[in-house]
Order: sequence, then structure tokens, then C-alpha cells
Amino acid sequence: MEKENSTLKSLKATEKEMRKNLILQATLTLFGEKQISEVSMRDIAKEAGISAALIYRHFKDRDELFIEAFILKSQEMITTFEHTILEKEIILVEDIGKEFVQYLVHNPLFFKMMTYFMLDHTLVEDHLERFNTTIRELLAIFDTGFKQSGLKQNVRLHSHAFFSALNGIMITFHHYPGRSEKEVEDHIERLTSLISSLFSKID
Amino acid sequence: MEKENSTLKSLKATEKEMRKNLILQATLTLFGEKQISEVSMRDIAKEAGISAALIYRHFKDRDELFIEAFILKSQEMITTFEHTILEKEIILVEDIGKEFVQYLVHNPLFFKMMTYFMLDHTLVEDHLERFNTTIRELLAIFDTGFKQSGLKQNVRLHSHAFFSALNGIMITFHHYPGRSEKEVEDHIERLTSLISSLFSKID
DNA sequence: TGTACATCAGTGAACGCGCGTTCACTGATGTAC
DNA sequence: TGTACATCAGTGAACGCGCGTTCACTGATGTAC
Repeated sequence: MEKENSTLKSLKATEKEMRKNLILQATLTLFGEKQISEVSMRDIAKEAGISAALIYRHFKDRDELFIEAFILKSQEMITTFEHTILEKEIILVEDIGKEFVQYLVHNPLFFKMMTYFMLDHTLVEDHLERFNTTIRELLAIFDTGFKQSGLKQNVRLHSHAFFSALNGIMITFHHYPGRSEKEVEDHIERLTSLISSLFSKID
Repeated sequence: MEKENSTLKSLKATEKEMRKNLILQATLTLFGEKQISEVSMRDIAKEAGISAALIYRHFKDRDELFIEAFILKSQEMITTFEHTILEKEIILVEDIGKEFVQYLVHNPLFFKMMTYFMLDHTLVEDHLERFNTTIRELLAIFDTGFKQSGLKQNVRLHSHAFFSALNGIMITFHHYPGRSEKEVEDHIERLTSLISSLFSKID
């Protein structure tokens, strides 16, 4: 009895989790299609094939839903990026730069969300903390690169500088006016390799 | 007659220009107080002490008003920054970095607007062009620094990289969580000087 | 096996609001004769 | 100097819309006896 009961309960819980995930996936799909601030609860409901009211059985409000979608996407990023970097024998600062920017270029959705949350003042304390935990995990990977290149001092400071410089390249040039997608990517690659080479000549 | 007529006409034109400027100033004031996307036409009218309908006698729509406000602020930035840099005898890359970031830190309004327009996809072609003209003027100043430091090749590429790296520092860390304003400024300064020193060791 | 009750996913409609923009109008000032 | 007309800054109210969120309700499924 007890056992069956708890199995049923956990089944139900899993189902609930899956429905919640369905909403999150619909949200992410729409984030890819339009400006994040323009995605409405009705849009999401329609995309998920449910009524808007149902979303509120899973998320407190729009803010919470958006943050959870971002956290989900961030964890995916960390996992992929960590895997790409840590499988290498020698972790070069140059590789980290290249791979990170490549990830951003090929996952514009993650990039879009990251900048959205970086520039939005209105994030509540609690949510901001979750966002920053993710960023810190990423910075830890950058640290590894600098340590392996022999840097002894100010490792985290270098990671901050390198990380933010790469962000800056993306933000400043991803909408380079009047250029094709290919040209933009090439330019971003050139800038990334210039910055990366500066950072790897440190020791 | 002819002369008086034209004087009167130009007086009227000046008056009109002043009223237009009043609206622009009200817009900028509100940009400083809240998120740019949250500033409404009614807010602006209230701040300027006029009715919302009057704004439409001076600007085609909200988009045009916002762009003109940004152009105004950008020209102010260019003028100030150019003056600060070009009065120096030797123009060091390090100084450009320091002064530019200092300008952004002390003029959060300009910084806010710049990032708003960089990340907003919805800018019309024509407006985007005006925005980029401003950025190019700024890059020209960066170029001067690199040329004076003896850089012969890829000057504009270096300016792009340096400029975007500084932007990245600002964007990534201006909301460093749980730190005081002073601590944030110090951190940004440290990062700026690290990046600047990398860029000035080039030749 | 049957019945009364509890739980809860799910919904359509509505609430209350603020938005960008337009409209029809007023009234002050200038112009022509 | 007086009068008829044109111009135009300026306005309050309204239009039409979409938003986040809540409410009262349905109906399916599980539970207890």
C-alpha cells in the first residue's frame, strides 16, 4: 500500500514536472522568435497548447517563468561548454575564448537571454542570485584556463576581464549594420582571436 | 518687409526648435529615472508640462522621439570625449580606455541608451544608420590612439576590439550584485586598466 | 461493487489597467485689404 | 483702424488594443467506507 501509494505520487509528480517543462520549452521557443520583452503569457499558452490561466498553476508570475527558462538554458550551456573545454588535454585561454564565442554565436537564444537579464534592472534579489550563480560556474572554467597557462595572481580578475570583453564583442557587433550573417560571424571571430591572443600572452 | 518677415519666420522656427528641445530634455530626464522601455508618451508629456498629443506635432512617433533623444546625447558625448582626449599632448591607448569608461560611469544615462539601442532589434534601417554614424565618430578617436602608439596594421580592428571590450566590462559588471556603488566602480576601473594595458603592449 | 466525497488539472471569461496614437475642437496671433 | 480670414500651438477625450492576472466553474480521477 505504502509503496504503491508513493509510486503513484511520484508518477504524478513526474507528470507535473513534465507539464511544467512543456511550458518552459514553449517559452524558450518564443524567446527565439521575438524580443524577450514582447513574449506574452497568452503567446506562451498558445504555443504550449494550453490556457494562459494554467501557467499560473506552475509559476508564480511571468517573472518567475522567465527566470526558470533562463536557468534551464544556462544549465544546458554550462554542461555543453564544460564538456567541450574539459575534454581537451591542454586548456588554452585562446580555446576558451573561441569556444565560448562560438557557443554564443550558435546559440543566439542563450546570448539573447543573458544580455536581457544583464541589462534588466528589475530583477528581484533572489532571482539575481540564481543568475549570478550560473555566471560564476562559467567563470570557474575561465579560471582553469588561466591557471593552466601559468598565471599565478589575479586569476579571477583576468577571467572577469576576458569574459566581459568577449561579451562586449558579441553585444557590440552582433547587429553590425548592412553586413551578412557570414560577415558578422567572421568579424566576431577576428575580434575574438585578437582579444584572446592578448590574454594568452600574459605570463 | 522681406527682411522682417524672414526674421519673424526664423524667430518662430527657433521657438519651435526650443519647444522640441524641451520635449527631448523631458525624455532624457525620464530615461535617467526608469527603464527606457518603460517611459511612456504620457510620462514625457507630464514631465514637459504639455499634453501628450502635442508631442506628435514635433515627432512622427515614439521611435523617432527616442532616437532623436539618443542622437542628442551621443553628440554631447562625442564633443566631451573628443575634447578630453584631443587636448592631451600624447594620446595613450590607456588614457582613451580610462577616459571612455569614466565617461560611461559618470554618464549612466548615455550608457543606458547605448546598450538599449545596441540590443533592440526593432530599429529601422534609417535609425540604425544614424546610431552607427555616432559610433564611428567615437571609433575614429580610438584609432588616433592606436596610430600614435605606433600601430600600423589593423588599426580599426583594434579599435573595434578595444571599444567592445570596454563596453563588455560595463555591461557585465555595472550591476554586480550585493556590492556598493563604490566597489562596483573600483572593480570596473581595475578591469579597464587590465584590458587597457593589454592593448597598449601591442606594437 | 457502490456511493459519497476530495483533489486537482484545466478553462473561458472577465477585471482593471496603461499604452500609442488620433480626433475634433479652441483660441491666440498674424495677414490682407 | 477695422474686419474677415488663415495659421497653427495646444488640448481633453476617446479609440482600440493587448497585457498580466484572477475568478468561478467543470469534469475527470482517486479515496474511504
